[in-house]
Parts: sequence; C-alpha cells; structure tokens
Amino acid sequence: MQEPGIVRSSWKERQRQERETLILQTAEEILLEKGLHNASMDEIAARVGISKGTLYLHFAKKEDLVLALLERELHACFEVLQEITTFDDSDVSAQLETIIQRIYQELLGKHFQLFYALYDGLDLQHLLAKKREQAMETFVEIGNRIQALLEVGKANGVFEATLPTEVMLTTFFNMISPRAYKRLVVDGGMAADVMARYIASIYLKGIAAR
Amino acid sequence: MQEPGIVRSSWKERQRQERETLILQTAEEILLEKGLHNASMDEIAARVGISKGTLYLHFAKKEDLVLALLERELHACFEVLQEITTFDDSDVSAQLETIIQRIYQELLGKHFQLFYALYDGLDLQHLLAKKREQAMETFVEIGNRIQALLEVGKANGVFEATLPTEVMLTTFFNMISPRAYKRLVVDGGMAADVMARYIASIYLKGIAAR
Amino acid sequence: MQEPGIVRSSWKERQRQERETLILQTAEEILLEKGLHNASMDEIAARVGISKGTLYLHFAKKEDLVLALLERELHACFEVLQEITTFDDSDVSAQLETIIQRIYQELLGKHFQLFYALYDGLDLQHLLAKKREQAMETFVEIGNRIQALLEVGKANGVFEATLPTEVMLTTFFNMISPRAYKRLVVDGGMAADVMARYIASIYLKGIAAR
Amino acid sequence: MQEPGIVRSSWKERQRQERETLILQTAEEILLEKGLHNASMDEIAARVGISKGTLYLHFAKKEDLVLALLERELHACFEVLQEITTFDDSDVSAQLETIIQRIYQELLGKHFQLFYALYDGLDLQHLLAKKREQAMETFVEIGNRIQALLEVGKANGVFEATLPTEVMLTTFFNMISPRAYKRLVVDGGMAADVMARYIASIYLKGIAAR
DNA sequence: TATGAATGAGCTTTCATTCAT
DNA sequence: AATGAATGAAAGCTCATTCAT
Repeated sequence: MQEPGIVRSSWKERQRQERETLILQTAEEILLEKGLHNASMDEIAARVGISKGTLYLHFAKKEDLVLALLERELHACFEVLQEITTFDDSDVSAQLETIIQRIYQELLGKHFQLFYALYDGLDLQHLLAKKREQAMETFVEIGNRIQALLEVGKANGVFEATLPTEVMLTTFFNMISPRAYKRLVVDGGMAADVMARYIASIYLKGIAAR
Repeated sequence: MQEPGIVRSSWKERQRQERETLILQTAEEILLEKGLHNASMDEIAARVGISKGTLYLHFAKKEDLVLALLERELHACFEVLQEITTFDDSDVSAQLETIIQRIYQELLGKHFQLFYALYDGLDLQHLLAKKREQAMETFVEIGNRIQALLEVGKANGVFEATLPTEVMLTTFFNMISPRAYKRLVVDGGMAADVMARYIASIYLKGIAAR
Repeated sequence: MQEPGIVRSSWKERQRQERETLILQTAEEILLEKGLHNASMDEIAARVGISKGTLYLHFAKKEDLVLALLERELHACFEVLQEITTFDDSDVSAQLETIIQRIYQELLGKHFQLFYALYDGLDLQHLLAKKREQAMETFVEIGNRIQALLEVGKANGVFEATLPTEVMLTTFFNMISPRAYKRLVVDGGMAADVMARYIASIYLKGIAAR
Repeated sequence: MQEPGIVRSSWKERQRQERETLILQTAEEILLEKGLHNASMDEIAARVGISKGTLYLHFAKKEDLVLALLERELHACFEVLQEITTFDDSDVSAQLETIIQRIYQELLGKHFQLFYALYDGLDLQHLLAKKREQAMETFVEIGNRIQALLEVGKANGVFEATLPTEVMLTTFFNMISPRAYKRLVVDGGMAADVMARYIASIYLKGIAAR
C-alpha cells in the first residue's frame, strides 16, 4: 500500500491540471467568440461546468486567466520552434520556411489567433498592465531563436548582410498574421500550406542576399 | 455685409466641426491609453471639457464615435494613396515604396496605430457588429487601389506573375504594422524613413519577378 | 388706421393660441402612443414643428403641459354636461343617458381616453403632485352636476332613495371607461351608441327606485 | 438526520422565496408611491436592504419585476374567484355579489390597486410591450369564469337575456375599481362591505331580467 | 475544496430644463 | 420671441470579485 497522501494529492493534482486545461480551452473559445470584455467569468465557469468560485481557485483574476492563455499559446509556438531548430539540419532558409509552415498550419488554424488578436488589442495592453512583461519572456525567447537563425543566414551569405537583423526579425513576425490566415485560407479558400509557401517565398526572397 | 443667418450658422458649424475634431482626437488618445472598454464616454467628455450630454449630441453611441475614428484614419490613408497613385508617374515599385514611406511617416507616427489596434481587436469586432462592413468600404477601396498597382506590376513583368495577387496584397498590408513602427522606431530609435525603406525593399524584392 | 400695438398683439395672441392648441393636440397623440414617460419634450416640439425653447415658452414644465391637456379634456366634458343639463328639459334618467351617450361618442372616441389613462396612472399622480387638486376643480364641478341630477331623481322617486348618492355618483363614473370603449367598440365592433345605450340601461335600472 | 444537500437547498430556497416576496411587497409600495417610472431599481433594492446586484438576481429586468407583481395580483384574484365558483352552490347573483365583496375587501384593500393603476397606465403598456399578452392569460381566464356565471344567469332567466354578455362582463369589471374604493372607503369612510353591497346591488339590479 | 449568492463600482444612455445668441 | 446647443442628474443594467456555507 502506497503512501496515501502522495497518491491522493497526485491524483488530485492531475484532476486539477485537467480542469485547468479545460478552463483554458473554454476561455479561449469564448474569448475568440466574444472578445476580452464580453467574455465573462460567469460564462467561462458555466461552460466549463464548474462554479465561479472554483474558477477563481484556479485563476485569481480574469487577468491571470488571460495571461495563462497567452503563455500557453506562446509556449506551443516556442516548442515548434525548438523542435525545428534542434532536429532540422537543413539550411536556415528551409528552417524559416518550415517554421512559417508549421505556425500557419498548427497554430493559426487552432489557437494562435487568440494571441494575435489579444496581443494587438488595446484592451489587453491595459488589462495586463505590468504583468505583460513577465508574460512576454517566452516571446522574447522566440525572438532570440529566430534572430539567431537570421544571423546565421547572414553569416553564411544567404541573407542580405546590409539589412539590420532587427528589421528582418520584425518583418518575419509581420509575415505571420491571423489576418492573412483569415483572408486567404478561411475566406479565400486557399490551402494553408500553399499560402505559407507563398508567404515564405516572398519573405525569403525579400531578405535574400543580392 | 453678408446674410446673418448664413454667417451665424457657418460659424456655429465651424465651432461644431472643431469640437468634433477635438472629440475625435481626445477619444483617440484615451482609446490608445486605455483600450476600447476602459475608455469611458464620461472620461472622453471630461477630457474634451464638455458635458456628457454634449458628447452624445455629436455621437449618439460610443459605437458611432469609434466608427468615426476608424473612418477618419482610413480616409487619411486613402487620401495619401490617392495622391500618390494620381500624381506619381513613376513605376509601380516606386509607388508602392512611396506608399509605405508615407504611411509609416505620416500615419503610423500619428493616428494610424489606433486603426490597427482596434481593427484586430476582438472587442471591436463585437462592438461594431454589423456596422463594420459599412465602415470598411474605404478599406476595401484602399485594397483595390493597391491591388491595381500590383496587377500593373505583374503585367509589366516587374512583379512575379505566378504569385497570386491576393497573397501579395495581404502581405503588403502585413508590411505596414504599428508593431514594427513601435519596435524599430519608437523603441529601437531607427528613423521612420529608414525603416520604411528597408521594409519596402524586402517586400519589393520578395514579390519581384525572378 | 387702427392702433398698431393692439392689432399686432391681438394677432400675435391668436397665433399663440393656435400654436398652443397645436401643441396640445400633438402632445396628446404622443402621450397616447408612448405614455407619459416616453413622450419627450423633444419629440413634441419636433412634431409640432417648433423648437424646444418655444415649447417651453408655452409650458414651463412638462408637468404644466400635461396638466393643461387634462384640463382641456375635462373642460370639453364639462361643456357637454352643461349643454345637456341646461337645455334638456327631459327627465333625469334621459339626461343621464344622454350624458353617457355623448361622452362615449364625442369624448371617448377622441380625446377622453387620455384623461382616464393618465388620471389612473400612478406616474401622473406623482408628476402632478400638488398641482393635481388645482387641476381637479373642473372634475369636482362635473361631479357636482351629476350629483345634482341624481338627487333630483331621488327626490322625484325615480332613483332609489336608500342608495347613498356618493355610491351612485362613483358608480356613474365607473360606467364611463375607456376600457369598455376599447373592448366593445374598438375591439368588439359594437356601435358606440349601442354600447352606450346598454350601459346606460344597466346603470339606470341599477339605481332605479324599487 | 436528513440528507444535508436537500436540507440546505430547501432552506436556501425558502430564504430566496421570502426575499422575493419581500422584494415584491417593497416594489409594490414604491410603485404605488412613485409610479412606474419614478420607482427606481436602486430604491427598491435599498428599501429591501439588498444590493442592486442581488435585486437583479431575482428579476433580470425591471419589466420582469413589474410583470411578476401583476401576475401575483391577478393570481390572488383568480383564487378568490375559483374558491367561490367551486364551493358556493348558491345562485349566480349571490356568487357575483360574493365575488365583488371579496375583491373589494381582500384585494382592493391591499394590493389590487396596483393592478388597476398599472394596467390602465399607458406607461405600462409601453414597458411590457409584448410580454403583456403572456401575462394577461390569467386575466382572460378570470373573464371566462365571470362570463360563464353571467351566461348561466341568463339561461336561468335571472339576468336579462337581451343584454349582450360582453356588455355585462365589461360592466362587471367597471364595477370593481380602486377609484371607487378610494373615494368611498378610504376618503369617504364607508365600510368596504357596505360599499360592495351597494355596488353589487346596482349591478345585479341593472342586469336583472325585466 | 467547492459553491454560488451577494456585492457595488462603473458603464452607457436619456431627457427635462436652461440660456446665450 | 425664437432657437437649439449645452447641461448633468439619474436610470437600468453588468460583471469581476468576495466570502459564508
């Protein structure tokens, strides 16, 4: 017979994790449907099937819930990035294209929209106030990885050395946009991978060494 | 001596216009500071120095105020576009670069941030509901102008004919982003025209014919 | 050539009276459509075709406008009553029947509904507060006339002497109701005079001497 | 020892019911004092001793509160009616007299004023808009019961067969009026049962067969 | 731990009334 | 006299958050 405290607590802990995931999924849905302001804690709790009190046991503030959501999205993005930059031995251009492909196919099609929608939204900027920076560590880390790739590319003579890396990086982030996804894939009926290939080709040609 | 009725009413009308402009400016400030939801009609009125009632004489709904703001931004953008595409006889590449330049220097540095911030925000999408489409006519018109330039470029063999124009257009809009402006100009200290030149060069090289 | 001051002022006075009548008519319409609370001074002025300021020159308070309306209705009622009790030499029963007839045909079909609707409404009671009594002088006067008829009838042995006159009077007023008019005439399609005859017959039989 | 969940919930439920009753009573008071428009949800909550939020937990709209109030009044009236028409074997005249008696003594002396005051008020008609009909089912049912009595009386030769039942019914409702109650009982000092007997006698004589 | 009733600050919106022109 | 822009008090309603059970 095992030590009961640990068993129970680990079981409870798993319960808790599962519920937290469920909360986050539900919150994401509702946020996308209704926006930050119109997504109420009441509705999130109701849709998850728990009480408002319990919801507040997981996230003490609405702010915290949204923050956790953003972190989750960013983390997923970071993992994609890590996987590619770790196991992919191909050249940097191919890696960047793969990254764009994967983000468009795996993230924008699912959850990543939220990140952009909220991240650009002024309301979020106000809601998160100071906690934002804390949340954005992962974002900075992602930026660093991409930046490293870009610099390798410049060093290899693949990318235009006279372009400031900052500009290349910022432009890279601009290439990934839920707006594009919505216009071309959702509304325009283009396959996500086709779109990603086009966009990646524009970007890579744009930053290629002369 | 002029007809007094006309004089008076035109003076009143000018008063009205000036105040409306002031309201829009103030609302823009507050919206950028606090976001759509936290910007209250109360505070807008107070900051303009008028009563809430007067504010509502100008804009019957908060919705209308925000809509008017967006329309103003879009209209400014459209005018820039029109000016360039009308009087600029240079080739399409140069025109597109000029457009990017002008938008970054004249609009993003001032008001255009709001448009992007609001346009992408989910809250706005919810707030404006059906009126959005009505408001977005100018947006569509802008898209049409850019699209026309892109197609001329393709026809002239300047731009890559195998790239779908839709992709080129969407990517064009992605090149113009307050995020880039903030990162590179505001935070990074780069001159706006320098940044715009870099970004335009990436874009134009990216879509250039092979 | 006449004295200009008098001519002008009497002409102005007539103008004023005509406009006041127009205001009252319009206010009546709107009050019936929307109720006391939802009838705004703005809309009354607009529908009359004058400015709000001018409306306030005629009636300094919304209260006063409504009061004037009630007084007008009551006065019309009083005139009908006076006409009948003055020129009609027939017996009191016939006079009462005629009164009921005339009120149903001339007043309830047109304006009198307002009086009842407002008079019973709690909002009015609150709106008019103290001024009510002043306004109700005519109402009391009307009551006195009816009461006199009832007492003559009792003295003549036509009406039941053991019935308190107060009860007969109150019941008389209850016989005249816009509710009855609406149910039977408007909704039920009965001719107003037929309905009035029935109602009068019930009332007169009800109070007749045994 | 009982199942705690049930005990607790039934206790809570009772709490809830008691408070709802208290809210309705308080709302009735304030509505009678101030009218529909001037009775604010704020004041109702304050007078009940709860917060505005709690008040809105019970009634999601002011409209709903007023509607519940009306339904309560009508239901009380209907129960009186049902009791009499079910257990009273006496003739229809006696039943109608008893109904008038009971309504004047039990309802008008307490709550029923509100129903009339609101029901006739134009503001209510506007407030309740479409929900009114739903609310008025009980009202129709009451009418049906009275109508049945009247028709039995006509069939028995007790009531005048040539009088349209609709007229008799409408007149019956006109006999019951808070105005009469106020004039004769409250202001005039007459005992309610005495007044009710007089009024019933007028009505019954009025509709009696010749 | 889980609940959900209770809270109340805060929002948008309306409208009677005033007053400079 | 006539206007209508300006006012601001007051209302209905929402929702993040707390806390007794």
